Amino acid sequence: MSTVAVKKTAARTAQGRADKRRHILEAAVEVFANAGFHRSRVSDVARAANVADGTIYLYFKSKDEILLSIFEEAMAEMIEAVEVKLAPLDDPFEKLRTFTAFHMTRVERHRSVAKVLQVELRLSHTFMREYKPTKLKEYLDIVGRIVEEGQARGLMRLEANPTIVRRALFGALDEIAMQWILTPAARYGLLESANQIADIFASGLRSGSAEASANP
Amino acid sequence: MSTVAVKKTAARTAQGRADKRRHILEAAVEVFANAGFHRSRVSDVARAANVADGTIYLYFKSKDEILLSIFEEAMAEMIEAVEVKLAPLDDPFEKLRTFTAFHMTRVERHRSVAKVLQVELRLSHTFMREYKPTKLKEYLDIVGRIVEEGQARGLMRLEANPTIVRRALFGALDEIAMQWILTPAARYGLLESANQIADIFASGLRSGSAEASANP
Amino acid sequence: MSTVAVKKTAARTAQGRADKRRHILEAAVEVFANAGFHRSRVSDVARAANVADGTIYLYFKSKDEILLSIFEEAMAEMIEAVEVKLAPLDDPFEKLRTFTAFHMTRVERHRSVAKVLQVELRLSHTFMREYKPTKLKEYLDIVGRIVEEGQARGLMRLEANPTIVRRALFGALDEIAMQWILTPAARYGLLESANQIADIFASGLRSGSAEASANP
Amino acid sequence: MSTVAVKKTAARTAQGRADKRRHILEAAVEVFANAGFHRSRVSDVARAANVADGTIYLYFKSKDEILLSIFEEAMAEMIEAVEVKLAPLDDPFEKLRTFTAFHMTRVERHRSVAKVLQVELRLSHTFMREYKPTKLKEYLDIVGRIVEEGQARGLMRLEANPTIVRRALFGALDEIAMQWILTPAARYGLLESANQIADIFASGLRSGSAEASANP
DNA sequence: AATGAATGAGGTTTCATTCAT
DNA sequence: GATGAATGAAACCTCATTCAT
Repeated sequence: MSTVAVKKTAARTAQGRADKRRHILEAAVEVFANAGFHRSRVSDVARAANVADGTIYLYFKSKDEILLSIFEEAMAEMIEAVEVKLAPLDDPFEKLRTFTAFHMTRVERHRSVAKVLQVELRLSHTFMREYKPTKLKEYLDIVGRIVEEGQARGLMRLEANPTIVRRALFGALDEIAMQWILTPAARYGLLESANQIADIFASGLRSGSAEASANP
Repeated sequence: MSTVAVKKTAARTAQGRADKRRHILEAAVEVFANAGFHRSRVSDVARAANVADGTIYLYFKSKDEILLSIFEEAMAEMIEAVEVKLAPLDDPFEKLRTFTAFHMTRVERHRSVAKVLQVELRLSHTFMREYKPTKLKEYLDIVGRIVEEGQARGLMRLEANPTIVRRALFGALDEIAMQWILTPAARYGLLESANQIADIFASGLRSGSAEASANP
Repeated sequence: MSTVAVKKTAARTAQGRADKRRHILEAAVEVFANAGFHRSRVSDVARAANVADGTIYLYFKSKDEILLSIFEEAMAEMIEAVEVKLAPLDDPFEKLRTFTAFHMTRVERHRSVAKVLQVELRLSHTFMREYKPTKLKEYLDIVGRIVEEGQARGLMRLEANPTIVRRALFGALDEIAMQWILTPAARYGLLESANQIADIFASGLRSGSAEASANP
Repeated sequence: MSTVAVKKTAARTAQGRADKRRHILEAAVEVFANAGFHRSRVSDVARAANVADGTIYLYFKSKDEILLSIFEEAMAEMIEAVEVKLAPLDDPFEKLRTFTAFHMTRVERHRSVAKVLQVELRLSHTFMREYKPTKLKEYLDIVGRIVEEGQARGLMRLEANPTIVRRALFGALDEIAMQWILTPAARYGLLESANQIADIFASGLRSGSAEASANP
């Protein structure tokens, strides 16, 4: 039984279908990360995945949907993975630090995926305009819940708005990650940045911090 | 000599040329903010500016250059304006708060410009890939210098890397601004967000904060 | 042996094969009549016939051949049926009237088939350009022979060219049938049209009519 | 002043624009008549008209619109031309004969246009399904009015329905014209066919014809 | 300087057909 | 015989940019 023969019929089973889908997705990540989503043609993805152009459309409705799937599936994995890391922890500050470290390590280890998520995704009109990023909100919610828990336990300032904090923290991580991705020669490690950001947000959220009173 | 005649020949003077350029730029901001950069055609900008398509190219090398010019000139204005606001201040923490408030107020007051800068600019490949955003770095440098000054005066923790901090602060502001721009019904004022972010970063940077020791 | 098993192997007999072929053809008529030949996909026909896409190609060489088969077989049936109706008749004029009435009644009763024949067939390039419509000629020949017989018996004007007359009659019927098919709310019955056309052609062909002398 | 220079700016005047439009239309007629509408690419038309692909779209919204324009404009011309020919005539039968002769002569003289109108037009989905052929109805109306006039003057049988007659006559002419166009070696002249059809319809419509009484 | 008609490159997606099982 | 996953060719239209006037 040749490898080709296996490939040909693999998709007849549900598992085979899922495998091929993932295979195409992985090829797409590399192609998009290299050339950019807009500059990549569907035929480039097809060639990289060793399938015909039309085959792509048996697994994805459109070129945009490939990008969206990359996003959805990467986010789902991240959500699951970070929850596992956070589960054994108790201290909200430690959770915050673990979250930022996780995020940046992830970016560092999966540079191609991160590149697509951070840079290319934003170039897609569909994503920016029509798509509701449920998965992203879910990811941000993790931070929001950490803050809420910290406040409930009297460890974090009640003046901090969890909705704002989670966006701000994500924005800070995201901006630095994007810089690191776009700059071929990154000058500092992402983990250091993660820790600096965790420090700032931890201090900023800790009860007893005097800044709040400075508000007009 | 009629008004029309004057208008027709206005560009013969350097001032006239600059005026027309600005006129086109202002039209472009509205067009891009409305329909998005990609969806806007050069002829749309031309119509909005009441000039012929070809005339655009007497003032800008390409469609991308229009976008870049909007960015450059908006940033230049912002840099000048925020420097004026910061000049009379002494306390670095107050400067930080003034900077965040300035940034968000600016976004709120110039929604079209902000929309183009935050949303549309990212959709331009040229910008993300080839362009070196000197003006953005200059703007960020203002934050960097505030931090360096705070450190030099012993008010801010020396462990904080100004390069990271300025990026992180900008990322936090940017993410929240983008959310506000994209969400038709924003639930909270931008100024409140600005102050929350300022609080967090101020506490996080203040000397004596214990977080740094938590680093592994 | 289960029913399914019988069905599965039915095609092993010549009759079984013919039945399945007809089954696919009938499904195709409905699909094409509904959506149009061009808009119908082979997979639509397959689904309607409850067979796999590939199975279609065990019975037909191409999508075009399905259309052609519908035409050929519908025409064959019509030829046979009209011959039966004409056989007992003697008067050529009565035959003419019977023919037109038969044609229009057929269109009315088999609207889907007629729709495919009249509208969709014309949309097929293959048909218009490469295909020689033998069956159509055979059908028209029936009219031609009626005229020739009428002329031989001295009942119809010799000046009338049977080749032209048969085409003209068919064109008249066809145009009105197409109108009826395309217009959802037809205002007059097809039988009335059939009779009017029969009247005109009968008078026009009857010996003693003065028009021929008017020719320059 | 070179020819090219003239060409370049010709379209700036309304007349120049109309000329270029007609130029493209004439090129399209030849291309479509040769290869068929579906088989012709827009770039084929562009090459034949000596313009760039995009230029086509300055004058026509779509490929379909080119076909529709050919139809509309050819019909408009025909309507005008046949009205001129009919105007001096009084006898409705003579008008009928003149109409059929005109139609067929037109087909014979403008074979390419006729080919597009008769064969290719029907292959266009847009035309068959969405487009309302106002101009065709107008052309048919000419025949309808001749019959009505004949009936009003007591020359033609009142039993004949002008709506049916005009369709039937057009169908007869159309079918024979199509045959002539599709058959490379036509065996008989179109004018003879025109006269035969005119004879049949004239006799069929003339008052005193006995056929009507044969209706059930 | 201003105009605006003309240019022409570029890529997604569909679907008839094949063929290994 | 039946299946259905895989194939891959094929073309319309848009719009940034140019350049003759």
